Amino acid sequence: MNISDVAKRAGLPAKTIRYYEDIGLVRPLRSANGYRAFQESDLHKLAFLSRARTLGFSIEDCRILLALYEDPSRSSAEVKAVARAHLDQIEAKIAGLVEMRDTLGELVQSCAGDSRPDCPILKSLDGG
Amino acid sequence: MNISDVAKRAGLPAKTIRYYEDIGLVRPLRSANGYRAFQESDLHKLAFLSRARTLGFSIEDCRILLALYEDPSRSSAEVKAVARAHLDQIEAKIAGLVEMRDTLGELVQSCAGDSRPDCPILKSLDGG
DNA sequence: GCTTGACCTTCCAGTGACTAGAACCTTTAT
DNA sequence: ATAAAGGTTCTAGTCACTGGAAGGTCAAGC
Repeated sequence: MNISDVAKRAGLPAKTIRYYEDIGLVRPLRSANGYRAFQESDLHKLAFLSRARTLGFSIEDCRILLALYEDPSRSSAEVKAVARAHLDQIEAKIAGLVEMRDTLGELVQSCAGDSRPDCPILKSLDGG
Repeated sequence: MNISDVAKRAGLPAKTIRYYEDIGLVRPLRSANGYRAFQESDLHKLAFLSRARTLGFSIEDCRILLALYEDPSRSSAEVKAVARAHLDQIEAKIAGLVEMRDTLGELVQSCAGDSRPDCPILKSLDGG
């Protein structure tokens, strides 16, 4: 398989796949012409990565998850620890964003949005 | 005021304040010795920026908000438009994260987290 | 006057995870 | 023969800082 085939099937841009090779997440073989020659196993890995990234795992987490995936002697506890830590980060991020949304939502609500200059949003940013 | 005083009072690291000068958000005067000499108005601006950044506004949004803030002929509608657009982005981000959290939460829930290798998290990343 | 330490300065490089674009090579179809 | 559609590498840009190096300045204490 050439890169654009794998890209389609894994749901990743070709550029991203090249980048993943750069940082050592996949190591496709090369054809005589220098083109990357992807095996089914490479496709598999890339699809795995695509899903892990969709769940918001960092590249470094992905690296760990891939290693665990390929290690038959792993314990599910190791996997769960990585996932739980990431889940906690997501929760924290949501909490921060919700706070932003609530504050900003109130401000937007209270702003007339007309042609006059008076604005509670600016007033709030001004320190009051 | 020297930079560390403003830093304390505005609640921003000195490095960040220098960066804000670099990108033209503030233009403090200079003393004879080359030190930045901040006026009260600079402090005011920096505190404004600090609050806007806390609400998640991008630097470019901050630039716009600052300009509106300093323009007495602004309309509150202009401010509200910027804020509303940002609010929409926050909502979208929250929605994405909540989806991640729900999916990942279920996976973590369903993983035994023991010494055995079987793991629904990896199974899900593997493609189903 | 000298040293010490706490300031201040500039400049360069790195972060994360790509992404755009340039310059060039290979394959396939007409 | 040529043109389009693929492939390759490389550099640089994104965002908003942050760390660190190398060096200048200032105030206090001896």
